[in-house]
Amino acid sequence: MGRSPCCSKEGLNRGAWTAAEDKILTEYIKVHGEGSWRNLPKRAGLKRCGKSCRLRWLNYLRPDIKRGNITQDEEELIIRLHKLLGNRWSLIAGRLPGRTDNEIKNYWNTNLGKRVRAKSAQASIVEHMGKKPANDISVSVPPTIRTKASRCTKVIVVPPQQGSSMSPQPLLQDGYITSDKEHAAPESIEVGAILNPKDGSISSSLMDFDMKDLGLSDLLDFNFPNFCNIPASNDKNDLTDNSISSTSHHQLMFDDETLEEWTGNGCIQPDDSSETQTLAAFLQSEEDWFGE
DNA sequence: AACGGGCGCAACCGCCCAGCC
DNA sequence: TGGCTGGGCGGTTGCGCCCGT
Repeated sequence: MGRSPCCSKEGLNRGAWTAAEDKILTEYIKVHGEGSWRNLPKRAGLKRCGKSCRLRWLNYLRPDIKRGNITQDEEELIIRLHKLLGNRWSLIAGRLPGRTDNEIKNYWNTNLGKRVRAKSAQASIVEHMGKKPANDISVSVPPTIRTKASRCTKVIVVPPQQGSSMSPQPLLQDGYITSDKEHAAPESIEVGAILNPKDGSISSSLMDFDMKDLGLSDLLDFNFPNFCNIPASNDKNDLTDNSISSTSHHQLMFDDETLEEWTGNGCIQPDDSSETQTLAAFLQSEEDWFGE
């Protein structure tokens, strides 16, 4: 049996919102704030379902909504995050200030999805013929990470070893997905090297972070290749400047190798029972490590 | 100018989960 | 502990606009 409807639909307006309804809703929320959606229509004098009011506010009326064309940077970020997260539109939207999950979902369904599928089909044909196009986002798509379950309490960035030719590798570490449990220390993060946001220099001192204060969004913001002095081969614009800029698009994303490493080396287990819940939590954080 | 198909986007639907009692 | 409620989420629908014929 179905559950009871969120509200009686009798006598309620449906369909497109009028300017007058928008005004009433906006004014009401300005005064009383968000929440109590079920009672809001009655109190505000709207003939709308509470859920409808909530949706209208979140997707359209909120003052911080950014409307207009999705930029190239945003598009690239959406593609990469979708690669990582799948259809977790709210999480993806959380990384795009001013964008709503609905907008991103629509944009994906009408633009990116088609394009990626088309490229995918093209790539599979080319691959079938023994060639593989370079720098194609649709090629070697790693398994989607489902953002549930597993904890991720630590991130360790191993500092470059003196005299070592090895590139330093960022490691996600926690009780479930670490490959080096000996270093595990709950609720903390050890960073063996600290990046100076101003000059890009790296210090080797150890530092603990409280993971409550550090989100994966920060990790997403953290340019590992830059940090690790890994040359960015894919993006000609990338890493010509060591500074960490809040407006620079490359700081918003991992490079493909990092993504694949995370998804391919067991650090992050796609479709595992112990999924990356923390990843989801991380992505919701808007705190910025570098205090942008 | 009229018509029809395609597209984009706002809105709706139904399920799920967390919190509260 | 279980039921109820509020709120969030992803999928789907439907309407209006645009463009080609």
